[in-house]
Amino acid sequence: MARKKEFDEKALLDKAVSLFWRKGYHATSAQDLVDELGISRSSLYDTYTDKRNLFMESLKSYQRSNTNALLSLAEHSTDAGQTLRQIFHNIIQESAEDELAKGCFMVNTAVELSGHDEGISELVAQNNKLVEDALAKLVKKGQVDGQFSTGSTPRAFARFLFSSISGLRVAARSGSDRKVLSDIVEVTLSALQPLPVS
Amino acid sequence: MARKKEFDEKALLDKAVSLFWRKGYHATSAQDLVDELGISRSSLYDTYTDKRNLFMESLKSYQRSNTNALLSLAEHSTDAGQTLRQIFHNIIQESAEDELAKGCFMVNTAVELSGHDEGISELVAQNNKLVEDALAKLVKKGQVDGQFSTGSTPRAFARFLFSSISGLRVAARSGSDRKVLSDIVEVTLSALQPLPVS
DNA sequence: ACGGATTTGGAACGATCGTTCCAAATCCGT
DNA sequence: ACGGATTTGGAACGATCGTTCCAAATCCGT
Repeated sequence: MARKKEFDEKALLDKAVSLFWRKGYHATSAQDLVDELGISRSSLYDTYTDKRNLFMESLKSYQRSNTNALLSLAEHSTDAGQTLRQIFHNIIQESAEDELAKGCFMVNTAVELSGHDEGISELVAQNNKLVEDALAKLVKKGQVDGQFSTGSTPRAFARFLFSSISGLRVAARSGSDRKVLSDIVEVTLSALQPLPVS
Repeated sequence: MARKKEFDEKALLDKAVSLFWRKGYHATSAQDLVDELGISRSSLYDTYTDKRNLFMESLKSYQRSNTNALLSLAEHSTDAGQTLRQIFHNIIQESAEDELAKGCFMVNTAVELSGHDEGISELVAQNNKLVEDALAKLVKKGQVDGQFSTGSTPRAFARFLFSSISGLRVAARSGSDRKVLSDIVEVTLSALQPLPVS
């Protein structure tokens, strides 16, 4: 019994994600959001409460599309080595295709806001734990199959892999080209190779 | 023939480094700087021109103390393996001691400002090249000595190591404890281990 | 001890920040 | 077709942004 919203909330959230992802939290102003989303201030605040809340919703949306894709890949893996290669390949692909060099929204946010905003830190920490746990499971599977080295624990390898992904994404954000990224990935993956049996 | 400055420019720059390092560029206001440095606005602007220039000077100062230490370690290395271990040990030590979890000023800046500020991007890129080249030299030395694997080129290993350092520093900034960091380092270093001869 | 040069503290600048407010526009159910 | 509910655009809020300005304070060379 009233006027309908003239915009699609999901499409708007995508635009907000893109903006925050590229510019970060502090460098994105309410005016930037109004310009990019194409709605008025009042609609923006009526729909998303305030800038910080919109940022959190954006981060959650990013997590839904990106992290969940990775988790699902790991979950349904039949070949741990191939899955791991796939994960890194996807990152390289995404980074190389992104001419804005946005890097990873989670990594960018961790660097910008970790320790400064508790709620956001928590969201990042929870995301990191999900990813690291999935990687640890994947490593364990690969070790059992004899595809991966048993020279470190699954947890240690997972921490290493997670950190590698962060490093890769920082490199992508600073504009490294595909060759640089793939060099990094090749050496990273070699660290999990089992020693040849004699 | 005039009044003397009542402050020590170097000590002030150190304070500016600490503030920008912790909070980043955008989240640090001129008021924050006035409060932290303990001088008046006019002295601040008279000495450092403006906020962006002070940021650049801070970043250069950080480079002088941190990057140069690493370069010098690599330059005077007699044992590549031991030097590499030392480099990573230093990072862990610095990160574990820093209860503010500031991470690395260069990495933080790369993530916050890469692609948004040309001058600063250049400074970061130049810094990265210095470090990567030094790492490549170190890797080559280690390969010649038979300490490191020859499974990848020195350049590829250097890119990997540089990216590892970034990842490590992102982890440190998000508050990872010493054990996590040392797990990452152990696996990272194992990637350069030569295959055992049969 | 005095004068010229410089630094100092703090008020003030216009611009922009994130957010609120409200009248006008619009829509849906009757 | 009309009324109540909601959304809309845009003006306006106080607060803070980075920066400039200037009179008062200070210092050094003479």
